[in-house]
Amino acid sequence: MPDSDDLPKHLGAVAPERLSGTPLEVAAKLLNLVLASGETSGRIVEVEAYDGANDQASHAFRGRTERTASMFGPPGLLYVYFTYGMHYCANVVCRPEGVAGAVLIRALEPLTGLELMRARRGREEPAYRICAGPAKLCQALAISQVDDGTDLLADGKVRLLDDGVPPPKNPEKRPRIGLSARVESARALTWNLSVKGHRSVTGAKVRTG
DNA sequence: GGGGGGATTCGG
DNA sequence: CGAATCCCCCCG
Repeated sequence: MPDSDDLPKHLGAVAPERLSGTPLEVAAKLLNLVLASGETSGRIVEVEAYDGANDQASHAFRGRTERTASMFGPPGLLYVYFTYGMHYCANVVCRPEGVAGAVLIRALEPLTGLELMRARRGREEPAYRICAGPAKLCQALAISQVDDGTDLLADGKVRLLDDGVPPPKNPEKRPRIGLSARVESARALTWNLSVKGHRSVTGAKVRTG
C-alpha cells in the first residue's frame, strides 16, 4: 500500500546518473537542475568543471588539504570555499569517493524567494541579475562555510532538485572565468558551460530597454 | 612563521 | 582598473 507522504519526497529527486562521470560530463547534466536553500531557489544556468588532480586550475590539483576535503567525498556533496576575504562559492562534488572533482555553480535563474534573496544581497538589481555570479548566488541563497560537506541529495537546507526540465542539448562552451595566467594550459579548456543566450549568465550582454 | 595569491564583486 | 579583506598553503 503506497504511502502518499512519500510521493512529494521523490518528485524532484535528482537521478544519481546525473552526477556520474567526469566533471565536464556532470557539468553538462547539472544545467537546468534546481539549487534550493530554504525557501530560496534558482535554476542552474551556468557552471564550470574542475577536474581535481588532472586540472591545474582546481583547488585539489596539489592533493587533499583540509580546505578541499569535501571535494574528495562522494558525488552529490556540496563543496563551499571562501575567497578574496569576503566571498563564498558553491560546487557540486563529482567523481567517486577519494577522487577529487567538482562543478562550480556560477549562475542561477531565480525561481523562489525573490524578495528574501534581494534583501540578503542588500541592493537593488533586476531579478535576473541577483544570482548572476558564483559569490552572488551564495549570498542570495545564504550558502556559506557551514554548508560545506552537505549532502545535496538529502532533505536538508541546501539541496539539488529536478523539476523535469532537461539539460540543453547544445550548451554554450567558453573558457573558464577568472583563472590566472599561471595556469595557462588550463585556460585553453572550454569548461564553462551555460544555457545559450540566457541573460543570467555571467558576462552575458546586459540588454537595456 | 612569513608572504603571495586567490574559481569575485563593486565602484570610479 | 583597482581596492576590499582574510584565509590557505607553499616555502624556507
